[in-house]
Amino acid sequence: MDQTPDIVAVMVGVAVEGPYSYRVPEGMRVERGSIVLVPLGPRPTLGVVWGAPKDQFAHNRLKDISRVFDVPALSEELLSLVDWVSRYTLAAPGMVLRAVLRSHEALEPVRPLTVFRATAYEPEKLTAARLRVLDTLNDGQAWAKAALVGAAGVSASVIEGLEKAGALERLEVPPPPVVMPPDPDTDVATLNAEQQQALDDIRALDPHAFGVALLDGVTGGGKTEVFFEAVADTLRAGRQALILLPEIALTHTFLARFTKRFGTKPAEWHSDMTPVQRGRVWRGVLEGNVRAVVGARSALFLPFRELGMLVLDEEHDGAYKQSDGITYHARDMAVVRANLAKARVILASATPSVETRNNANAARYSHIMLNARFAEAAMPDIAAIDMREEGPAKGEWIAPRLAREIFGTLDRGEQALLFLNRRGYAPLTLCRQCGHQYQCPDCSAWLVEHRFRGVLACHHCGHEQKIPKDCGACGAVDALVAVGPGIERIAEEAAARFPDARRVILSSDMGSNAHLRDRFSEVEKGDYDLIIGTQLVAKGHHFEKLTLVGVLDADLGLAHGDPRAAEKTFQILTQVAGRAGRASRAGRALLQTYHPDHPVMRAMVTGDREAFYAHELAAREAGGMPPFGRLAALIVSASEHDVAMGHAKKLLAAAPMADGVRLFGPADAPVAMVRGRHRVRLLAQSGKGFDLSGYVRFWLASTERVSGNLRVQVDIDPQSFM
DNA sequence: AGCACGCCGACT
DNA sequence: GTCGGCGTGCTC
Repeated sequence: MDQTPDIVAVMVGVAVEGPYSYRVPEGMRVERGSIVLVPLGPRPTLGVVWGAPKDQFAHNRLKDISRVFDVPALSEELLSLVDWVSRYTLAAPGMVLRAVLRSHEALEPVRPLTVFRATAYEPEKLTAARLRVLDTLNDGQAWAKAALVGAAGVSASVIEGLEKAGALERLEVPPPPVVMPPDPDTDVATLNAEQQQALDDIRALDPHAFGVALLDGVTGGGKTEVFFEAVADTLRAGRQALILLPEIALTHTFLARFTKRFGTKPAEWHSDMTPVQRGRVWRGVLEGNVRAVVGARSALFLPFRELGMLVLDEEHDGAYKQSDGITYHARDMAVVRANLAKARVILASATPSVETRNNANAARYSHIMLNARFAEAAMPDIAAIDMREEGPAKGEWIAPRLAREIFGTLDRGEQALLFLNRRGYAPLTLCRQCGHQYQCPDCSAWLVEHRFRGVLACHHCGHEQKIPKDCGACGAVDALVAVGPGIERIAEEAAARFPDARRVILSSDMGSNAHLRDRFSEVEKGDYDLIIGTQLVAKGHHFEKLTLVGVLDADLGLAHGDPRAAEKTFQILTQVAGRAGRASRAGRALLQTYHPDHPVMRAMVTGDREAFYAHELAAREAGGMPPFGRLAALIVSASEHDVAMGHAKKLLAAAPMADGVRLFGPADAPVAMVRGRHRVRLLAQSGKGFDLSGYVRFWLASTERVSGNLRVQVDIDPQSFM
């Protein structure tokens, strides 16, 4: 568009199917990618100029663009990403655009900073306070008022007086950038031979073309050092870098490592930031002042204009899948964005997803292995405890063999970890008299007892009630019993059996992030002997003295009929077992299981992860499951079960015939009711080469619009069947 | 996504 | 008689 046309298409940040047309008022200049404010119905709405208008909306009904923001236009690459994600996930493009326009603050003019500088003029009246101010300003620098007040120890009126007298002058300067530019040469890592080889392999990918590398290596194998060097290359080449982490909450260690390597803090992007911080980072990314971002999955939609490298650490992590609002998998969309931006992607993991492994096997991704543990320690020795043969006594959860190992570990003055991925005290409370089971009123799920907090809680909707004394159904007194273990119950058993050990529970509901951080650093210092933890402990912490890991229920993840159950179980077990023996001490992990012959357990025990991937890939291929086939789920929900089921059946009947598409369901979702809504699922499965998104779009377009409280959600590439 | 418009229950 | 519940439909 060299010549500004008088009518343009504007994608508005609301759930509409396509761009709307607006008039460009006299004298306004816009181009594709310009961020604008337009009137939409009764209110002004953010939008982006998409190009030439494509519909024939009546000219006399067109409205004017109200305002163009004075920021660079969004890149062609980002606009294409919005279209792509919208087409793939079936989210309205305006909704995807909303994920881009996340910061309204970023668009307003940057407020200049007012600073004061000494002039050559010396005032006639020189009080002590005035002298202190002038003395402070002797450094020749300009000072902000607040800083000057603090440094000189005077009140603001002294500064105003000096200004009036002509001894100070006021200047408006641009505020300093949110973060200083990272210096790729600050603390260049000394890589070992294997790491250097890995870096060379990444460097072998054309830096100006799309390419993906799987950086595959055990925890502690030094993946971070390698991808930091790749990020440094990108920065040296004048392009921006984005590092995505699955969870930002507990990553201060990661930020510290970045700071050490690049001499300055990275720009962060996550949900805990204030709107002002967000705005400054967003604007900095768009204007190119911010060169590197460390963020959660939503950082994928930041307005980079020169993106050259995306790193996804722990690429297999389920947290990369977003399912509220638009449903997308950040790993897959990162690969798409890199493709559009002609950038490189590094997927880093010790337990890559089966999808990524398959792409590496097929040489679509370059597969870079880091085998050695950085600090000479070996992977732990892993053994299974067959719970059918040598399970614990009734009412206990720690098997005798595991208990013996714990005693031995404690005797040697080393740390042991008991892992159970289940929060609370007990997953079920029931009445011994009448058999009543405590259920959530709004979800089809048991209420989990949290004895520590004194409540029964639903893990699906947050419903809580006080732990009752008497049965709510039959009124029996003292008849309620806790069934099954949660982490608090394991802690109770540990207290009884290992009374002399210094114990700590690490679970997300044991306190604030800050509180947890303190506990983690105490564990690192060796203040505890026995750590009892959930999922939380599996992630990236270095516990030097930890030599024994006991997994109390290794089968937990295998229970549901979930297509990824084996993969997820393998990943969490590998991660948690990897906590043992990270320094120079040998580690040991014991897995309590009822299925010692399951391929996951066998792979764990023999340490043969290749066998696991081979088995899992073969099973997926045989079943036409991802990555060898595609899946799309339709979740129909309503406040009445029959309404949801009835509509799902109508949908199934209306499904178009297509070669190679198989439909399953409708069936109640495993958690059939959540927050008072009954959920019924339909599943479409197709071959890999088939456009399943297009099929589902065509399917839904051919059915009548849902009304009432019915809802149909589409989940392309569903990760779990919950 | 908002937000207004519109038609059925408990109250100042 | 009204206030307000949220179902429905529209926004260039």
